[in-house]
Amino acid sequence: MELAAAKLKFIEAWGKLGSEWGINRTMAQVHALLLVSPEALTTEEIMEQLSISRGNANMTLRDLIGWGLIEKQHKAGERKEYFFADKDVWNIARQVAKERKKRELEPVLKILNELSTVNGDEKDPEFVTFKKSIKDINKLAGNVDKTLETMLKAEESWFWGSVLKVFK
Amino acid sequence: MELAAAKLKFIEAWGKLGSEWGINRTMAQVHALLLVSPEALTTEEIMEQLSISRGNANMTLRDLIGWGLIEKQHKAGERKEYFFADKDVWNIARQVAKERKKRELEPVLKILNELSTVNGDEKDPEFVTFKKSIKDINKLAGNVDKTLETMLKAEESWFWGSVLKVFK
DNA sequence: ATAAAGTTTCAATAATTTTTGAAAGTTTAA
DNA sequence: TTAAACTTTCAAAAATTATTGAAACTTTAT
Repeated sequence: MELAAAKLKFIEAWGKLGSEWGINRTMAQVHALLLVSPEALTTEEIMEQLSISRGNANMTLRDLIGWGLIEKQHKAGERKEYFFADKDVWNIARQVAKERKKRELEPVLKILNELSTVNGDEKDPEFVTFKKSIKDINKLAGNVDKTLETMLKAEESWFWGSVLKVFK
Repeated sequence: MELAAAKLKFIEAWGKLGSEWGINRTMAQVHALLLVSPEALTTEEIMEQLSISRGNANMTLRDLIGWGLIEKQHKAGERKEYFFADKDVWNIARQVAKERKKRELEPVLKILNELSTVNGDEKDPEFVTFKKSIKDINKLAGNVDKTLETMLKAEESWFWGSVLKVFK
């Protein structure tokens, strides 16, 4: 396979994966493009390579910066802004984990904790079932949270070394 | 908080979480409803409690069965079909992991492996960067895949015991 | 065979999400 | 201060995704 075709295929696959996981397809594609670009790119170049509008490119780039996945770069003597992606895949994974934990897991944990305080009749099967399910989900979510917490602090080699060693 | 209010809040929160993770909101809500219901419910009851149409209920229930999260139940002497959810949260987590691995991770791994075979000029930074990124992502995805594989086979207590012990 | 009870399908509609593009805003250099 | 270069905003349009509802279909009992 040729490089140009491979790049397109990667961008498409990354975009699809993103959309399946609740990440805007264009955002995933812009990230993919920057991931495989040795040099920082301008908004113009991104617009052109992905055939997207200026507005879309601008918003998407802002979002990616908000996720901590890309950064602006200013080249000496140039007006234009350049964008480049952190190429360290472990940093990327941690950054995504960190943001989704904060934006999605934590709010749900908060609600689950509130829901744990519900009171009712211990003889009512509706009540008993509700409480049990909430308790179990809460416990699982807590374990996921703790694991992510560890992942955020860990070095890649240490993390996978430990996890995979346990599982051999 | 009262049970009725708590149930609504749980269904809403579960629906939101689902939609953030690429799962149809209604599907997550129906699942939530069945999770906290001690008895199996009919399509009618689900339609009514969630204010959704018959068609939507039917499709959603079919999807949930496809995901292995709920089952049909037939009560003796009754024509109606009843639906109930597996209440074991670890089974649920494994089932979701299993399906998403199959539907999303595996296709991406296949593409990444194809993309690893790309050939080009080792002096071309475009080529070198592409190859490196693909290789790194491939490795990470492989580790995720192996960990999920282990999770699918594991008992809950063993899995979290091992993972959290490593991280203490 | 018929009809009642229940289930499934799917084209049309609605809701949501994403994208556009042009206008407004900002920065820099002369 | 002006104007060119560039960036940002956001209302409107487009695209996508989810939902409805009525007709078709299936099953069961009589």
